[in-house]
Amino acid sequence: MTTTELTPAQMADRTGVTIDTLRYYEREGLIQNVARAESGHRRYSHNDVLWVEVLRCLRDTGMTIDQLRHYSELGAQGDHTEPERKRILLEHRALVERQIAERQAALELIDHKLSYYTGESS
Amino acid sequence: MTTTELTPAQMADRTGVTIDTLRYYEREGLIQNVARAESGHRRYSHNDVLWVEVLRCLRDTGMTIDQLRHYSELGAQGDHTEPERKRILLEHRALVERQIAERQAALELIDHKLSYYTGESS
DNA sequence: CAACAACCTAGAGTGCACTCCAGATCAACC
DNA sequence: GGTTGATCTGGAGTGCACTCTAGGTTGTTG
Repeated sequence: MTTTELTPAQMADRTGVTIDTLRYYEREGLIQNVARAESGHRRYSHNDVLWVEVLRCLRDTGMTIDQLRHYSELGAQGDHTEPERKRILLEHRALVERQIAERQAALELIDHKLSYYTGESS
Repeated sequence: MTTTELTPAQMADRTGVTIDTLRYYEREGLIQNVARAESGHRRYSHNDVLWVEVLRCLRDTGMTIDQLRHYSELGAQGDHTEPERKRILLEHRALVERQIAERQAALELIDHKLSYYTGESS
């Protein structure tokens, strides 16, 4: 097998996404056109690795499967969908900024509560 | 009704948490010793408001209901649980820091992808 | 005091994102 | 060539955090 083709197990290893989840993402349209060996077994490319990393980045910051499907389908539809994809990324960017602000406020509240405790923690 | 006692609807209004969720939290042991009117209807105190704000802060940053129940029960058990509560807050604080770092990395990836798009967004 | 809103409890239902299962096929090694 | 491990498909199951329902009680307002 060439270095640029990964089996499902290798792909799971590289991306940290389980085989079941990779199949689920494919079924849901988040990963498209995955290559197959003659046997019918999946063969993931380097681009697939990069794409799954993007998916996980967006997913881990709160983008839903529905939204990821939409974004993925736009990518498959060609260059004319770029403005819409840009819009989606900008909107998600704003969400992530809000999440950071929310978490910074949470840190302040936690620190405030911690300031009431003496230093005798284990 | 005095200013320091809130009906369920008023409590939902103040905290942004629905009445159903307030009841759910109480059932799960996240909110304890909620006062009742003679009718049996709940009456929330100012402390309850503050506590629910803490719950939501922790919940919104990824603490599970199980963990929140544990933390709440410790609070009800008295001062000797302070070290454990401090430990929980410190651990959660570390989680929130990781979430912020993860999201800052996400912003970089998003910005990197955005840099490939021209400025013609709607 | 009638009507309508707010509240009560116990328990069932929902939506999301996975995660697992059964039964079959394919690949690799002794 | 037989066993063992990886992969395949379609579909069922899981866990979490709510969210809603049914059937009844309480409170308020004209």
